[in-house]
Amino acid sequence: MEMLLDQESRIADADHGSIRLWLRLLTCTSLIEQRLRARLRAEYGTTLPRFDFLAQLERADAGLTMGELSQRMMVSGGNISGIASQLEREGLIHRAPVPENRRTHCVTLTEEGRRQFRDMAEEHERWVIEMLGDLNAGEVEQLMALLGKVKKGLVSKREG
Amino acid sequence: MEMLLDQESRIADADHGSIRLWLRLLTCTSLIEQRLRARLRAEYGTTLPRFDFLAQLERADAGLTMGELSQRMMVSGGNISGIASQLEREGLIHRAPVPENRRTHCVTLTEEGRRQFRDMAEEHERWVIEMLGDLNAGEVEQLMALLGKVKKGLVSKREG
DNA sequence: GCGAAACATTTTAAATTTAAAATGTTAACA
DNA sequence: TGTTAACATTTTAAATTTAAAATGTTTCGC
Repeated sequence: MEMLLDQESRIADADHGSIRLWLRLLTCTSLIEQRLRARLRAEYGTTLPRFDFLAQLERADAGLTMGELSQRMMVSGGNISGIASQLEREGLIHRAPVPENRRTHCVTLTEEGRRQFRDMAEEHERWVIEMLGDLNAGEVEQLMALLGKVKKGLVSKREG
Repeated sequence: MEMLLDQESRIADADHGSIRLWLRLLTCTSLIEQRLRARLRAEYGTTLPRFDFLAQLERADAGLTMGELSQRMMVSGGNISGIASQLEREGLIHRAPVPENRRTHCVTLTEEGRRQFRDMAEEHERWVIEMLGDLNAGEVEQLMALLGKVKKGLVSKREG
């Protein structure tokens, strides 16, 4: 039974509970992210941001603008531009100007994009379910509620 | 009261609770990470990985090898190499060969590194405490326990 | 001892990420 | 109307990240 070292190994005795919680949150997220990244790469030759991009689009029947994708994926706009160029070149998405507002572009999934995404999404869901499989439904609910409170607090502090 | 959009906006009605939990975890971590990153940049002109690097060292009186830093920070070895070169150039850390094993290098904080880190760490702790301030001590404990279970499950599935 | 395998680190190349500047568009308002 | 400010996106440049190859070291079996 050997010790596992991770972000939390930097905790000092004097550290506040909030620091411990933050590092544990970071450790859990990093572990899951690394594994999803590795599997998407190994099984589908793609990356997490590309998958996330398609996932956001799949839920938006009317498509999304670049700015909406940037906000929802919580990354910078330039980042979205780059991923969109790739996916468009590969025929997985379509980028069209919007008549009413020539500043914005509307991004939608192509049929091929939707098909490829659905294939991956099914497996992706299984991976996540397996990774979180040690929690029962009640524990998942509790975590959702507590993290909901964390999120609400963060958002409320965003601007004044 | 306007809607906030984030990673969770990609959730579908049919999605499993685990997916919802994963996306909420990711949203919380991203929010905190972004803010810490922005503040470290604005107030100290440094980055999160540089801060994390120093934080790991501060807890290790005898110093750490590059490999240990890589494991604890949960990033690739090449990454550690690059950050170490910067910090060494700036005189915040010291990298010394280990007599017994010429493959390894032992990294320690310099006095200046320790001083600079302690300055930042004090503020960093305040930021985190404020960001998680909506939780009371009991809720922090609950979250720690539930995330502890998540982490344990993930680690147990690592190999085998 | 010898050679092969494992190990620790660095280097490399490609991809990703971000902040900031640049471009073009729309809105506000005097 | 005309000027200015705000907006949406793209581009740029610098920094970060990763996987994989390269380098040098140690270990282990024979």
